[in-house]
Amino acid sequence: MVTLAEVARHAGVSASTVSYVLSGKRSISAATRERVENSVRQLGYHPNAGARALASSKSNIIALMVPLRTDMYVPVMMEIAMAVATAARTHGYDILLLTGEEGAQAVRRIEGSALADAVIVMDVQLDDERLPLLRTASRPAVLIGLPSDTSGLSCVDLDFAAAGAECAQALADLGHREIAVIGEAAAVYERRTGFAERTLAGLRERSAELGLRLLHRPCEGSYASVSATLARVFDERPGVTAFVVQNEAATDPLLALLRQSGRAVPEDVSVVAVCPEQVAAHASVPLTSVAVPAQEMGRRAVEQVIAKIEGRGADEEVVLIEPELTVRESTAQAPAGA
Amino acid sequence: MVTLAEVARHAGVSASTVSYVLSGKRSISAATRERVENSVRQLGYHPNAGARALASSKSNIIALMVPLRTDMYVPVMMEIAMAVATAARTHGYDILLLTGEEGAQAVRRIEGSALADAVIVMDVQLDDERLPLLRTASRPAVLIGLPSDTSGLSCVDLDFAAAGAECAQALADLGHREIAVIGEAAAVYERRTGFAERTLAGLRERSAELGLRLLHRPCEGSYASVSATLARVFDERPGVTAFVVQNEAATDPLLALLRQSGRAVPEDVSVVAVCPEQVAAHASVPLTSVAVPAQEMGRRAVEQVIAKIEGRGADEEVVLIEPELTVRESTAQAPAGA
DNA sequence: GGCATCTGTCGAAGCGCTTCGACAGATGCC
DNA sequence: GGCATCTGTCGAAGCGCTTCGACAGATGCC
Repeated sequence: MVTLAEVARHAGVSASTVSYVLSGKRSISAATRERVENSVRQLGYHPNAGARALASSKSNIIALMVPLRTDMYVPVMMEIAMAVATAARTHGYDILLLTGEEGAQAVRRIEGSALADAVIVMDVQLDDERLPLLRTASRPAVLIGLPSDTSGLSCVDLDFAAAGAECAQALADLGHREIAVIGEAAAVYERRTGFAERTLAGLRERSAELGLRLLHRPCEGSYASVSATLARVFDERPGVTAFVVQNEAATDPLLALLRQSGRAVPEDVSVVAVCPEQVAAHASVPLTSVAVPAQEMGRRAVEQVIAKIEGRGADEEVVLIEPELTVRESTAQAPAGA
Repeated sequence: MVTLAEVARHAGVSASTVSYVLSGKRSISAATRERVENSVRQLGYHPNAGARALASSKSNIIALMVPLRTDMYVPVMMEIAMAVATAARTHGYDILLLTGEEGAQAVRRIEGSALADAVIVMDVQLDDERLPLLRTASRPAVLIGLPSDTSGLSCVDLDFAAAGAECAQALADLGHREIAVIGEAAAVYERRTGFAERTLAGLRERSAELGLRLLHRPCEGSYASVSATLARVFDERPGVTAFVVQNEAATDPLLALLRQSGRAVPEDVSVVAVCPEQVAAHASVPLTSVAVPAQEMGRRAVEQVIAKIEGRGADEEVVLIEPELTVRESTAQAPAGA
């Protein structure tokens, strides 16, 4: 492996000069800089990460805690994780992948060993066990998700409450009066996952304001579960003319089952989903939806956490991304008979 | 941050003794060991990762290159990645997440900076541009996937050729003579992704042996794409009584469309898929399938790469996991009329 | 034109570990 | 009982960087 000392010798300068060329922390004459940069290129030099971290107390690594759950529909999570990794690289950072398995323990380990300069936490519960630790941690942390109490924390999330409200509003605007919500798996609520509860709260609030009848049922992504939920819904509320789908895994089964039961979408029943663009656009009936902007969430989280690492940015900052509802083919005016 | 020197002082021993207690590389008396371990616990000591890496030339980090593609169905990839991360932790390693975006560049960077002790590469193409670099790299590499030329490489993969053969065999055993393969997206073949081609090769070979008529069509995961593919298949081969699905995203649309077109599964048409257990088990008709053992693949790759890091294990080792076909409800005897 | 300030570069110290050689004291052997 | 070997511990060097203070030489100012 090529070392900084070898680069220095090759360029005929001192080691510190090479270091300053690389970091830009002191001004260096153009001639010297060029000579050094040439040597770096010629020798194929890469600074040793360990040595750099030790000397500067900065690892240029951001830890990312991803959930290790099977009941969470993974594509959004994966998309966010990839967006985080990509954004981090553009700022010269690498991503250390922590599975949720270690839990709070991992935060302590990362902090103690100085492995990472900061932590980004996904899949945050309203009352997450990791919050106290993150509040007092010596390293910056940013949550992707919104807990109940955000004091002393930085968060990035879609404004799911507003998303829920938008769904209710859009359906009300089309004349729908009875709406059913195909929720997330029961386990997701039991864990008190923020986005699920907030979407629901937004739906309920706006529905109340608009005088809509709302029925909410948790539902897993499997065909069988959607089928059972659907039967129950129509049994309890035969007048339902619209669905809001929270669980993105349920969209395909729902559309298939509606078709099977002789209900046309959107003529007989409207469907609105909260899900990634791709899922909405590629459904058997392209879905009117509020997008979960995975890319933007990942990018914003990285920007925020780097601002904190660099000492810019507030200690406490909540970024709520405005939801955007895109009308596709799954919604229409409520049927006249309803 | 607590340092090793502070632990040493607290325990009344030298720094090197603390180091040897931690690493176990020299024998230490029980009494001293206990005293040191106590101090470590009391002070909440975590070794500084950078210092350790610098002194020992070992980072205890494994880099994982995951694909950054949108045409690959992600759940398997995510499951493998998580399995890798979990397995790595049980061996005391962390995972550095590299997106495919950087490509071969990333391998060079990791190697030069000594950021990771080894690399695990996912989404390998038959003729992958990263292979030459991986062959000559000074650090161990393990591929999850199988390129055409495995010389000088270590690989872990499902034996997709055998998986394809098993699918053909199972359908032949049930009396099916005409089979259609719903393939991966065309782009997947264009990239010459190993698993897609090998599955197909296995299917073709065994079909030829058994005298089956085989029709293969690439297909994207969207409803529209499956619909078009299906129409074409029945147009070109009206006698088809069985499907093999390679693209796991296509399973749900396929089942829905068959149902819609009045074909009962498995009475009129049998369906076999190559996909993760979960997808097969939760489909609207539980699918007879060959599982993609994501967990095992991740675990084996980690074990292999760690063996190499520790100097055990061969330079070149190809682990092909035996496929297992599980019969569920989507297959039956070929209809008599066919 | 002389003194203060800038600019560019260097050398040395230090970051927190691991590891090597040394060695005191205990143990084993004939 | 004396010498060789083991066992357990220590101190020092070194891993490859960053960063601080120093300082020579160039530049600016009245």
